[in-house]
Amino acid sequence: MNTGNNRLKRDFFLKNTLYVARNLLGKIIVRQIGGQTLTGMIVETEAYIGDHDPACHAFGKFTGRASVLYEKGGIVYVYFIYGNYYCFNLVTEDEGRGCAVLIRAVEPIEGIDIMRKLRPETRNIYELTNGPSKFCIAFGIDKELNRKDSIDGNEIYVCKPYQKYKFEVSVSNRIGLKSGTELPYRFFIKDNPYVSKHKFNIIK
DNA sequence: TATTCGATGTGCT
DNA sequence: GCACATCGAATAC
Repeated sequence: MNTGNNRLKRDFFLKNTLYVARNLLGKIIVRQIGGQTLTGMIVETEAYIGDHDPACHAFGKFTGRASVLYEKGGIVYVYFIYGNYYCFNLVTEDEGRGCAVLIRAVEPIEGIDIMRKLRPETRNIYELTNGPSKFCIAFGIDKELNRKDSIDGNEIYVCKPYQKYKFEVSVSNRIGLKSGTELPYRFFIKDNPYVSKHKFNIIK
């Protein structure tokens, strides 16, 4: 798939975090690894908003791994969690804001055989990338990508799809966290089978 | 079908 | 120490 001309530009990621989270749905994420290309459509995201979001790693502190969150929109933030797993985020808004969007699930498009090799335990196609760490494993994402630029770099970036297709956006509160649980910051494509949790406190 | 639980590294307190 | 934006296996029903 030649998606180079359609790559999302910096200004997209400089917009409001909730806007970016919602509008990343249906976009194509491209991963170049070992001369191979993996692509998938983003079907599920979560917003993390530095200033007033207790669940955000940047909330109330300016140190350590969270420093990447204060980069400008479009920068990649990968963090390691629970001793085993990575999660992939794209920084949003202007430099110094501490906001990002977590990619929670994608629908595999290209390079599915490679994704299966990276996650051989996967039983069926729907479970290949339907979770933030499942997606990272299947796409070969680790801390090497932390702080990379998705606008200039080639390892990973996001494109507009050639063919737009219609879908409805569902909203819920976010999954797996202990604070900020009431905030409706999770967005996903309604009825898409690659979403991680289909019936999680749907608000809209 | 729903709930619990172990594995595991990093950065906080 | 302990919490953590998780996953998958094991257990309880």
